[in-house]
Amino acid sequence: MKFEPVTIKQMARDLNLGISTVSRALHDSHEISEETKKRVVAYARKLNYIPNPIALSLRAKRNRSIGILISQFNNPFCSQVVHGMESAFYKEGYQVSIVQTNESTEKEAKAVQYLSSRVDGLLVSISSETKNTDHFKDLYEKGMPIVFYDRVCRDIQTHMTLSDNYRGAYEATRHLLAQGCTRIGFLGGAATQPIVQERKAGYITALQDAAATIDEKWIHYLPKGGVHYVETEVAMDRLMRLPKSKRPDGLLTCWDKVTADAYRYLRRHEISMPDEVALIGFSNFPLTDFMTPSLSVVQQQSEKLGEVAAGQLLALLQSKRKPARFQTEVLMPEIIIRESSSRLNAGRAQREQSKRRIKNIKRG
Amino acid sequence: MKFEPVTIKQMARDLNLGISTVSRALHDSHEISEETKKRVVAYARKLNYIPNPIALSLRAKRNRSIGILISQFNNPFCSQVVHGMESAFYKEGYQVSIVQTNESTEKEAKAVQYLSSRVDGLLVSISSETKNTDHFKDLYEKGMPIVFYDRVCRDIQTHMTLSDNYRGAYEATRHLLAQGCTRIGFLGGAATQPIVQERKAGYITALQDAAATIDEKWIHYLPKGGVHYVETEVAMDRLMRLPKSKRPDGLLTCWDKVTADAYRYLRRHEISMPDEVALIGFSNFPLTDFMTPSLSVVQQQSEKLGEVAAGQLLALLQSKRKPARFQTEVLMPEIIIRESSSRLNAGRAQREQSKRRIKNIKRG
DNA sequence: TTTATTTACGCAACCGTTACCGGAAAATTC
DNA sequence: GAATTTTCCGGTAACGGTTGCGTAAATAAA
Repeated sequence: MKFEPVTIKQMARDLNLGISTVSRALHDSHEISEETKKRVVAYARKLNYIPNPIALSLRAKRNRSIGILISQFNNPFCSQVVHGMESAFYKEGYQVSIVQTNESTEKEAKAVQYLSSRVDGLLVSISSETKNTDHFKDLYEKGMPIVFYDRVCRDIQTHMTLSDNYRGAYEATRHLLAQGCTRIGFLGGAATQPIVQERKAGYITALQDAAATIDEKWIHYLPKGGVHYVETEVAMDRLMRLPKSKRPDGLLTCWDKVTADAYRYLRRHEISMPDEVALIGFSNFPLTDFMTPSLSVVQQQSEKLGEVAAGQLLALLQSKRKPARFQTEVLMPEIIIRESSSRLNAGRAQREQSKRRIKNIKRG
Repeated sequence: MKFEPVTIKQMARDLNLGISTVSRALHDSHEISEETKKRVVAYARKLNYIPNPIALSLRAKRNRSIGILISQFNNPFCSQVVHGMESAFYKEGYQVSIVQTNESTEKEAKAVQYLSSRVDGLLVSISSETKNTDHFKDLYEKGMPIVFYDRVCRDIQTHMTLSDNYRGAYEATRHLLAQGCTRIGFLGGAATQPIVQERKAGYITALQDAAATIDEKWIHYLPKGGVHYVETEVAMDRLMRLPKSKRPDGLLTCWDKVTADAYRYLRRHEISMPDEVALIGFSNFPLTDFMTPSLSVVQQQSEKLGEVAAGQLLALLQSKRKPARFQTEVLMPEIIIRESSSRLNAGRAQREQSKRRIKNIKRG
């Protein structure tokens, strides 16, 4: 089966007209008589002619579409971000083409190659596996507008938008300390990810500031970023099998899936939250407020993040040349405290969501 | 900022060679001397040459990529389906380009136009708003391979893959009846959607088979498909404000978001599940097992559905002409009974997930 | 040495579209 | 009626890449 679209050439033959005449007629050029225009437009409408976007792109070197590189759809954070980007671009008449990288560098490189020349710009969150970013560098040096979001690439001088991972983790850790936790564990994604490093830094600094114990045994990375439950399970086993006096009584998890899986682990093993372990984690999952215990989360401003990044890319698309200065937008995540980490106030059941919103920061 | 890629023409000039020579050298043609090949390949590698996929497509009329039309990402069912499709196509070396329609016919039409000529085939779940499907018909008649999934289009003779909505709803309703519910309500999406009609049919038949009461007051559609909480809220208000003796004591909801929002409504209004209202709904949300009460769901085989639909499209892509017979694959959803609908067994808390898996059916 | 064959490369057409240029016919001016 | 302008339309070259064909030089066969 093969798609055989109507072409201008075909219509020109049918109507006994020149190719350029048909083209101009469709563009309502003043050089074409009203009568011919009507004839052409009517015929095109009848045949449901759609101009071939491929040919248009080739000629105009402009695609009016942008590409989004996303790690995985079935991550609510990602889908929310994309939603924000989508609506921003739709307003401007751009089409959006989304490609999953599934945390694989190979897929990422292929996706970049696929999208190059098909889109006018790229919104990228680099995959957790990626170490070498040459595929982005090359493209960027040849003039492809690229904006990084969430998982940014520091090697490349361009706009970027990300969450304040450091402060999110810092505040979450402070919260756990305030609840009386003395042994606070940390579950990150892949150790190589800058995003995880930032969160860890926030966690460490909060502990240092409070002169609390820091123990490497409480800190675990997940080699594959925690895509599968088993990764989190292994890490949790190692934490929970420590002797009772050395076992964490608080836990900060650093990715949607890991947070959910840590929660799942604790429930499965009937380790009570928040009494045995107070849990708070980065998560944009919906419905966390209806779980029992309801889940405390560090929730990123996902849609906003998407919108801001989209704005940055639009700016790049419109600017004649590479700007001299680039912006890094930093959004503060919301810390939503719920039952899973509330040890102090007896009224745990009262489901009050104390949201803390801290002013966003903008670095130059 | 504008992307200026390396072209074959450019390289030919630089190397003092003909364009076709460079092209053939890159394709390792036997017509080119080893020495020249080496020179060309080395230079291309140095400049990081990527063949322009647009030009390739235009010439070959083949894109090695397929398009997926999806309603919304932030619907776990959708993202799971796409995941299934993605992996199937990746194996075959196809790139996948995903476009959201956000339940808007206008966006849908634009997306179709955007993707036509850019992709070799289309996987489509039509938007809930769409009534006129001419944009698909035209394309299909011109030879574009299209496979429908989930929300199918009966006007067009092609392969399709969907869940057995009828039986899913039938079994779920039977379950509610078995729990002793006598007044069972139904919350659908948009009334126009065939998918909703099928689910309603299953619901009605189950009630008829059990000689249970059917009351139009218990049946509500959501004009915009329940995208926003308020839609579900209004419908739930109308159900719950009925006099106690006429108020539903069981409820079947028919879309992920609606299920979640109905659950949210009941929790907010402190209407106990399953005692006052036994709730079961179509949903592929994760973590529903950890909510309190845990949520009974009709869960579609989303990834499988994606894989099957992908297989059908691949078959179309490979077949020379439009096949004489088309397949409709029907997947049976899993009915997962949890606390929110378990009135009988006292051990509600025991979180036993009685999964019922019924053999899939294949219609010719 | 002449002819046939192979090697190694360039030219040009094509994919669908637009834009520049050129030109015939019609309309207008003198 | 001739000159000029206007109206209306067609040919052609690009965009970047592939491919059939032609061809000069080098080599092999006669």
